[in-house]
Amino acid sequence: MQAAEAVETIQREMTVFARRARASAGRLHPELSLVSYTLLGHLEESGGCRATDLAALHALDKSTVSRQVAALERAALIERRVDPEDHRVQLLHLTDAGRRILAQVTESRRAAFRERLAEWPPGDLERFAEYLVRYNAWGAPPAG
Amino acid sequence: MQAAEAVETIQREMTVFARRARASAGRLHPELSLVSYTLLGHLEESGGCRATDLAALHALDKSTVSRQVAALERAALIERRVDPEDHRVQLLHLTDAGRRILAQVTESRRAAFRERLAEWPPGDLERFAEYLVRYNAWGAPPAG
DNA sequence: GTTCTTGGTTGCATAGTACAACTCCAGGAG
DNA sequence: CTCCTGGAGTTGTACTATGCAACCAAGAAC
Repeated sequence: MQAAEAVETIQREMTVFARRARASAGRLHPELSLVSYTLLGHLEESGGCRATDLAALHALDKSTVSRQVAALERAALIERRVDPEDHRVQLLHLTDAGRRILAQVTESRRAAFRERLAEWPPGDLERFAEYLVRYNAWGAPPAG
Repeated sequence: MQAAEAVETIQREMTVFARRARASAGRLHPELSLVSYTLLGHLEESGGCRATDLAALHALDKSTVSRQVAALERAALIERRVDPEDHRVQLLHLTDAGRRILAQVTESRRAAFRERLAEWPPGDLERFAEYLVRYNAWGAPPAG
């Protein structure tokens, strides 16, 4: 395979993947859309942050994040705490229920990936992971 | 990197990619959404097919395809020809304009991918392409 | 204090999607 | 032939996700 052809293939396969991901988003875990999942995931990692941070990180409009956050709060998966240092700011935190649901969905997704990748030789898995990281890192804010 | 860790990484990076693709879909090419693009692409490859085939192929409801097709026809990118053998059937074909737009968008996407992958060693490109094909082939209908 | 900036919410519009009910037509049963 | 069945598409309805613009509230700058 030539390098130019490889680029074509990568483009085509990434498109296929994006289309499938879009189509199946929300069907796997009706409780937690892909966006909600990543929002919760970031709250878990960061230990709480502002809605504006989430919007910037995910390239979403703040209104969209506001509504997602409202939905997650209604579902009691997160809670808002007004920042004592700046009363405009709401610091978002996972609730115990949120942590639990996030862990469930993560585990379910993990199982699906494990099954899908079960036949892969370890060396291929490692290289594939490395390539994806490199691919996604392109144009990303450093350490963002 | 251990294999288990590699699976985690693949999962996380695929999620990142899916989220970004979703966010940026339609912003790059306002004229042609990701779904429309793949529909046109399939018409190009297949040389014309039925709306039902497109729906099955992309796991979309036939009503969704019907509206997408209507929009593409309004934009004069495709045309419908009633099948002379079965008057229920509409065979969809690209118009010259459709072929032109599809080629433009493809070229634009190709340029973006080329730029993004410009620094990659050829061997890595080929392996990455191969891995993506293998990944997407999982659970796909044979030769579908 | 007045003005500017920032975090967040809400009103409005749009795209994409699914489900269900419908029409149209082809093909077989009688 | 007529009637039924089934497949291809369309349309009505609803819902979700999203963005933009306008707004409100609270600090910050002057």
